[in-house]
Amino acid sequence: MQQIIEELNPGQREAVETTDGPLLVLAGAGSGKTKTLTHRIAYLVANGLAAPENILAVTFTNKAAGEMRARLASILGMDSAHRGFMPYMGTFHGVCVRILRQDGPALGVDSNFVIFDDSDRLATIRQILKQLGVVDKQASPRAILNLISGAKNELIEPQTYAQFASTPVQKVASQVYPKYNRQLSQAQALDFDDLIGKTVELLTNYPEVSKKWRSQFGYVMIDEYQDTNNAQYRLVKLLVDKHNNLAVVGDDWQSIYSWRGADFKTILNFDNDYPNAKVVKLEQNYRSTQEILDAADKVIKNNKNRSDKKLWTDVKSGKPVAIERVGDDRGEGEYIVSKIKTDVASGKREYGDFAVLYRTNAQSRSLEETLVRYGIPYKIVGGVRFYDRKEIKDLIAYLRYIYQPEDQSSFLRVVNLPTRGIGQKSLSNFFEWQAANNYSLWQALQLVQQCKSLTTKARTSLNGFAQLIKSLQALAEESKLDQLIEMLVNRLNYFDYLDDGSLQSADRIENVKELVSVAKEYAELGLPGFLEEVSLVSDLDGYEQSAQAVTLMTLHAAKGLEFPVVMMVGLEESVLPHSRALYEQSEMEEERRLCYVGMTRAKEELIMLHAERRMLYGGVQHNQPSRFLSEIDEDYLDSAQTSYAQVFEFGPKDAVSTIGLPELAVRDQVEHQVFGQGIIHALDGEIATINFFKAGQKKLNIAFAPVKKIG
DNA sequence: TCATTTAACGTTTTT
DNA sequence: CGTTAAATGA
Repeated sequence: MQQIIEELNPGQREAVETTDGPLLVLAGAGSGKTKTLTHRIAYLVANGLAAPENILAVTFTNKAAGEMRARLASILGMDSAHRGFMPYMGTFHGVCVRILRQDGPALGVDSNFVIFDDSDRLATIRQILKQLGVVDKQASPRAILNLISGAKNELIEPQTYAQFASTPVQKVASQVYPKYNRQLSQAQALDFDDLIGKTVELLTNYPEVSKKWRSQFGYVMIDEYQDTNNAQYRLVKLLVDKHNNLAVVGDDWQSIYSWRGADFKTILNFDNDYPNAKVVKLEQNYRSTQEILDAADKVIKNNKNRSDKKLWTDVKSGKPVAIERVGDDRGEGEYIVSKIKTDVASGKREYGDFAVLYRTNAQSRSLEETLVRYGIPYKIVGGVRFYDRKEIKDLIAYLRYIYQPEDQSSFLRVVNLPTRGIGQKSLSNFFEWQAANNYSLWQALQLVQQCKSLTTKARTSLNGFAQLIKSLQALAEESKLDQLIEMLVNRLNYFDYLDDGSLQSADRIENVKELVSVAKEYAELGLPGFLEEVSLVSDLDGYEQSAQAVTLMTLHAAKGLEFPVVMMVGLEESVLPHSRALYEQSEMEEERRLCYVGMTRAKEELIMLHAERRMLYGGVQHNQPSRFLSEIDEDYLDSAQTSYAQVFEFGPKDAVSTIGLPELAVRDQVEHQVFGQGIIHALDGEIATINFFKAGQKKLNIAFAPVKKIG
């Protein structure tokens, strides 16, 4: 037990020894955040202050939870596979699933609910938009989804949302929102946001249920608290009400998910929120050299909205941070290749020591090409997840439908796959008949023989499909998960369906085989457990650093990781910071935090690259070097570089004054002689992208176009 | 009903 | 430029 405390620095130790009451740990990058949290749990358990099962530790990824579990097991000398002796460690969503499976029925949530992912949600929204006859280009399903998701993150109900929907898109979203919820509940489905929202609802309205969970989780810890959104914040409040044994750990400087509803002010307000909270700052950094820390510090200090911290380190000083200018995006790749080749050849480094970080996934392509050309092994984190591949999603949809035959989204996905001759026409006839008779989807399907409005062929096909599902349901009851999937694949002749002779089809077949072997591993979870795992797992969860390959990923994905050498590419205005953030103070500050996160991933060497030109969207762009570079090095201003500071300066109204052009800014309302009124969506020099209320989106040259600002 | 062509679009995406 | 979703034709 003594060891648990001994290895800690004074701040970490204080955090660990503060066991009761609210505790805020403001933990800078690389300050041993996870270590502190794990040791705190170990301390609670080893001192007999809490039984493991009375501790709840919430992380943001399954991977983080897994790491914590492993570390805790090693401190306590236990087997990490033995989950029974472990505190509950998982994500917010994982905890909520557990609570809802048990107590959801009180709210009318079927305990066999399925979880809708983004593509299910989009499909649902598309369907509703079609029903509503919305053709407006403004109302893209993605935009609607973001609005609905935003509302759910704020725990705003459809009725309330409708009241303050003001823009045209919001109006559409307010029409979609209630219908969307109805569709989900018909399908016995919850989306990611519902998992949190329904749990909040449950704990708010059912005192006996919340009492039960509160006494279950007598000690609660939340990691990455800066990334909690409003719904999650409410959930935490409900879980710790009365005992207030809550420890939160986070760093507002690393808050990079505000676009998902996260609000780092929650962490800054913690001590107001929970009176008598103890606040501990962890400022000693164990990761990076002083040079890297200093550079990162210079960048982040330009943010106005932030807490005050000063990171320091004992690590001996190293190389200065390098800022490199290259010709174009290809040049970035070539610089990286030569750096890696040199260091690896000299025996100084191995491939796994390097990470290449970028702002957008699209940037990975040209880097990959260059790495392939020079034979540098690499792996990419992110992009298309295993479970997002079509062939896998299709099979998962089958499994889901077997599990929950009211899930219309899965039904639509698989009913004609492989082709059974059930097309749009037959389906809409079927649905009409279903609605007319007030049958649920699964009832209707079983009674489909009675449906007169279908052709004989369609009727037989649908009935065949129903029989197939029925027999697989029986199989699911009595057999192992992997046997079920194998049987499914057989019954569908799935390999034949996938094998179209193309090169990719071999990959697809491989993927399906991979799924079967994954299913073997999860066999003891059963079908429901497996489906849960699949919908709550992320690409990052499978990521392991290996010595044999360079890692490529987005800055977002890099959070929480560290590498001896970090190379950040695309340090240019409108790449990092991203063009969409140039005109908004708060978004700019988030870009800066993103830059900060990237920089603080580096242990020994940090190289920041920018290109004079780059190919983007099929055209060549000339971007100024990122403002973040000049924040690191004031002297880092050359030739054309003096101008951007003026052009992008934040004026009183974030106005962009470009000489000789009308004064316009993103989000300004404008009027056009022909197209009528609209809002500026984006500005790129003289080219403005304007969303007109009636005429839709247009790209206009504001130097010539008859547009003027209104309002 | 499916395969091919055309048009639109373009940030990040822990769950 | 490359991808993906809608639209069209066989």
